[in-house]
Amino acid sequence: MTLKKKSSDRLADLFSALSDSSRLRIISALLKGEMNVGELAENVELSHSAVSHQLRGLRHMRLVRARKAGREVFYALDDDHVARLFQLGLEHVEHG
Amino acid sequence: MTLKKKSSDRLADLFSALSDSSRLRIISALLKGEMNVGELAENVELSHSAVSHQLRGLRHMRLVRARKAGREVFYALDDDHVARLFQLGLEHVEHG
DNA sequence: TGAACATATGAGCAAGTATTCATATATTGG
DNA sequence: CCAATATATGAATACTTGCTCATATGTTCA
Repeated sequence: MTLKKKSSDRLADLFSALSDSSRLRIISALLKGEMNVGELAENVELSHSAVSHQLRGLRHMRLVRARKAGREVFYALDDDHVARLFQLGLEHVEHG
Repeated sequence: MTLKKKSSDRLADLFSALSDSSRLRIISALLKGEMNVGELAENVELSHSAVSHQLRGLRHMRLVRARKAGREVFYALDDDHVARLFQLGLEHVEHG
């Protein structure tokens, strides 16, 4: 068998996490460093609620991590792979 | 602005193409070289029709290319980036 | 303490997607 | 030319997903 079912499922989940314009813009914003939910919402021009929902998914996939500071929560990319996937994908679409 | 809307949309399309287990298994099969539709269907354990539908999308995204030989059509990965994204993603899920 | 603020969450809906089934198109050998 | 074979496609359907709206939880400071 070519690729184990379980691996292909997990891989699909990973790429699914990157398969939405809003989430990519969130990730893009986080490439520069951590940012709280409100700032992210402004940055990607989305409601706080929508951003929070998306962050939940990204957190669950361990693509971002959260750091709580008072009543704010700062998010950051959790993993080097994310940034590399993002970059590689961007190369493909930009001069592909 | 963090990432241009158009870029994030195109990037999302790219990752969407990789966001499905069946398509990933097709791509995985093609890593070894070209293969016709029937062989692919066997390999990924999917109906010929389903494979054909998926190939259509992958073709449209220029992730695979088709070569017609008689009544068969052989598919191959169209781009080095695809294989690299696949590999990088796999590293992430396998020992992440 | 309580009002204001930051974030999270659940329900519900509109839009998108992967598959199946039926059928169409194209190619080959007899 | 006809039957068999390989692939493609359209419609229908079940499932998923991203957003909004309303509300909940948690935190600070006056």
